[in-house]
Amino acid sequence: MARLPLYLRALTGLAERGVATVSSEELAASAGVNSAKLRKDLSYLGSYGTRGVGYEVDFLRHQISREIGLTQDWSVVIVGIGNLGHALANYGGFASRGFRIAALVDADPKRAGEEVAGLQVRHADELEDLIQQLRISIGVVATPARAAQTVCDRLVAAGVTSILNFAPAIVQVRDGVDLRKVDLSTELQILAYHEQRKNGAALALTAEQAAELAEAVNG
Amino acid sequence: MARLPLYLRALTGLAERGVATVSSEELAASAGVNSAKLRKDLSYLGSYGTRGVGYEVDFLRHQISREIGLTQDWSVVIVGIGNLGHALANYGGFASRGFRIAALVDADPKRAGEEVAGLQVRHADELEDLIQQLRISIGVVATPARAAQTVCDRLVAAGVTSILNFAPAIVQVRDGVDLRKVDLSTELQILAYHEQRKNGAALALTAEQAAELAEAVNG
DNA sequence: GGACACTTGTGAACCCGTGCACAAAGTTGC
DNA sequence: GCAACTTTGTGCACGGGTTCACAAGTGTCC
Repeated sequence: MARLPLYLRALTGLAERGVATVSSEELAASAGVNSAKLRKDLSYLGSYGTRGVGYEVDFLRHQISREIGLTQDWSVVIVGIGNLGHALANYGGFASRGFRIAALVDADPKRAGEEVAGLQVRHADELEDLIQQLRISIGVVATPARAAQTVCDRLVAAGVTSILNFAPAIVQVRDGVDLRKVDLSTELQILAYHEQRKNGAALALTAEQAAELAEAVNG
Repeated sequence: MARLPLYLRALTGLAERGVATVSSEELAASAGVNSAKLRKDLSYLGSYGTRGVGYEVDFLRHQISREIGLTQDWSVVIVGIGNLGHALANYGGFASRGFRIAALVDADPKRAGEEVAGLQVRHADELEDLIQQLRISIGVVATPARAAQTVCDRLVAAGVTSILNFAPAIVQVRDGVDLRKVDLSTELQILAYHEQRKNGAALALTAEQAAELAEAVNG
């Protein structure tokens, strides 16, 4: 269930504030969902609540962690150490949630050897070896679009069974491999779509107008 | 509709390969969706196809662009110029799709004045002024979680009506403001969840094992 | 010009996630 | 121990999105 991480984050916040038990109503509010939905989600894991009282924060945290697989460490390889790969490698949120950035790989030989986030960047040729030696099961693709399919194929062939794809490309993987996609431009385009509907493009600019304003403000 | 950018990307790929017309079946395949779904989506825009033939690639591209609002430029402010903000500012995919990074803002006075992606980083105090002067309607939040709500409130108060939030926090905005969220850790956690189900945690490691392997390979 | 092959556009069934509402269960106070 | 209150867990209905299947329209070939 895709909302479990959300609940976990809300619970962690409550735990830090010293809250011992929480009702579905309260927890739902801090996670931004409907309370009935939350109860239905939690009941799917088992009956971990107490009627008349609510849920014990620490206990529920542990149950969700176990369900998600957070009680184990997962090794991750990041392929493509451009701007985005860089940011991902340095992103602190991964390590604290059981994800270990085990390897960084780039196709550019000039990048190989460079140190990023305390790890040496390896050349793409070593990809398969690294996956096997480090027992990596999750791959993050931050390459240009044209390389994405090839990279995914190689990851899958080497044994990776979960891929998070940031490249703006449609990639196909065989059954049994999980593929999730995050497309930054698409997210903005969806916003722009709604924006246009809202105020009849009152805030949209021509390229010339935008450039002019930028000139005036930034000099 | 959230799939229009997807179709647009597929169409652009076809256009580059010199394809003039395409059937719903083919286009659906390259976008990774069902052909009936695609036809229904496109029929929502109007009857732009020809029975017995298919859709004219260039014409359809233009129609979708117009629908999404890509024929206009949108000014964007990025708040929080850490690793992620840096990567977003340098990400080439925005400019080519009608999004103009108009301003970069950070709360750290030491960052102000620094040049990132050809733009001077401004201090957070200037946020409201920049939004008005540059007529910014879209905000990207790449701050730490604890600052996210405050930043969003200020963006909305200054007139921003669409927000893309990368901070791992639940933020509330008033009605009429569009808010989309991208949570990198959550994406990985969902993958880990499925991963755990698949192979009974065969590939999961304890933190010790992972550290040991890392030592052997990188050390 | 007519038969045939192809493709769109859409009505209708279906599926799944969501939210309401309530019974079951537990707690508190007396 | 009993009544009143609180909260969970879930049956059920609703609605939006997805898919099937097919009629209607278009081009092609002879």
